[in-house]
Amino acid sequence: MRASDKAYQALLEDIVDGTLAPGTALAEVEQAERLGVSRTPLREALSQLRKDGLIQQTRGRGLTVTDVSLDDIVELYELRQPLEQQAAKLAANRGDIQVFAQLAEEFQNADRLIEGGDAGIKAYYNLNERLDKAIEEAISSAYLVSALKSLHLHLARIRRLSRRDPQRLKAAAIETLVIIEAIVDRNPELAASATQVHMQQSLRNALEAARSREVTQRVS
Amino acid sequence: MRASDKAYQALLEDIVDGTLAPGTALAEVEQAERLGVSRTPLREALSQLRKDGLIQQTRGRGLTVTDVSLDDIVELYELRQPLEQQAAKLAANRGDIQVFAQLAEEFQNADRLIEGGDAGIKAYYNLNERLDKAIEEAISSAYLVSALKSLHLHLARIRRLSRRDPQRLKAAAIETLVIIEAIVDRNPELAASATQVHMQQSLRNALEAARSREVTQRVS
DNA sequence: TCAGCCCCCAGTGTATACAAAACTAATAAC
DNA sequence: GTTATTAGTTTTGTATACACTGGGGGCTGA
Repeated sequence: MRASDKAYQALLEDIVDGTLAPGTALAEVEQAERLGVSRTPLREALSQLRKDGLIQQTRGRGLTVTDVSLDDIVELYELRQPLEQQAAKLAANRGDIQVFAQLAEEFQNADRLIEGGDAGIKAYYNLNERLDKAIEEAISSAYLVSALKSLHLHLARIRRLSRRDPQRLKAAAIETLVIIEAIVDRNPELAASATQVHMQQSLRNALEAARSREVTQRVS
Repeated sequence: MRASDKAYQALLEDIVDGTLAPGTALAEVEQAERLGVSRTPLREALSQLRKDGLIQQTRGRGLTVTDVSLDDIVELYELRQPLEQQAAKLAANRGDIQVFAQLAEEFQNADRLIEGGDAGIKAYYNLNERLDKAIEEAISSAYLVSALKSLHLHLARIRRLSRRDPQRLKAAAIETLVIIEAIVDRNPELAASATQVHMQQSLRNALEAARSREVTQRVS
């Protein structure tokens, strides 16, 4: 593995999981030393992350990890909504029915996973990832897939802010199941509508979680 | 201006306008010398272009300019369609009516521009760019704007392949005018529908142009 | 003649040294 | 007291040298 890729992956993880909090300044020498690479590959990683929109040049402080405000969440969903909708439509048109039928079955048992403690939650997230992957494969449009990947990067960051509310997760699982079943039924319109519903609920939840988190932070 | 930015811009232009044709291998030393920068900033530029999807790592030949096949055009429109639709919707919700009313007026006179030779065509393209800019400003969502920008990069490449058919340009101007008027009327649904129509026609035209071009190339 | 292997070299990947720019802070002038 | 200017220091940006890898071509042996 190239040093620049290694640096990129490491920084990406640190930013997504919050180790490098929003606003953190990233000095080149400091990060290079921390990650055990020289400045050259590190700079390449940084420039990638800038393209991803995860870091930005802030006047006076060099590169800093971008912030995630409530407005950002809304704005992100203004991109997410049309992208996922299109993805669902295309998957309904072209997806491998076998694959999605299998996923549907697993989502029917999502409740059990969600109630299964940390390991279960992890398994549930894993299931979601497999769904994303299946959709990406079904789409076949490299451009759309690439846009989705970039989107999911930012979503992962937001998700970390949301508290894990089992009630919400169960509801989300049901919403997702409707989408998958629409795909299995080769019903693009239904898949699109179900996606819109899911997006709406997901946004509402993300905002609530972020708001309550803001309050928590203010109090503590 | 930084050398890496300069290299990026130069390569970007060369790729979009076809100077660097699809499939061209980009050797680092060669390009660095051509552009008058050292390998370090050049590599940064290359890694950006790779993120943009304009160049790719092809096994055995290093980095090459990505190809634009008929399938690619279809796939690109599978991303373009939802993005532009969303953009139009948001612009209809939030856009500065003054700005779009002004643009509408100018688009009403598009015929004159299109018939006005190369200078007129250029002015018409310029007008389109101003529309794109106005929409981007109206949107305010950084994520969507960024996705649109990336999209327009690839579109510019395709547009180069299309022959400039005045008939098609006039039709496109009318389609666009409908979208703008919907924005002025604060009618998101109409803006979305008009955009879908425009996308459909635009895709059809792009495919036809690319197909006839393919034939031309085979014959010559 | 053809297959397989090895060597060489072109080209990429990384480290480091050097140049330039920008921020900080201190001092001086108004 | 405030502001502007400048020197110093830190940090970024660029060039270059070195290391490493992968591929092509040629040579040898069957």
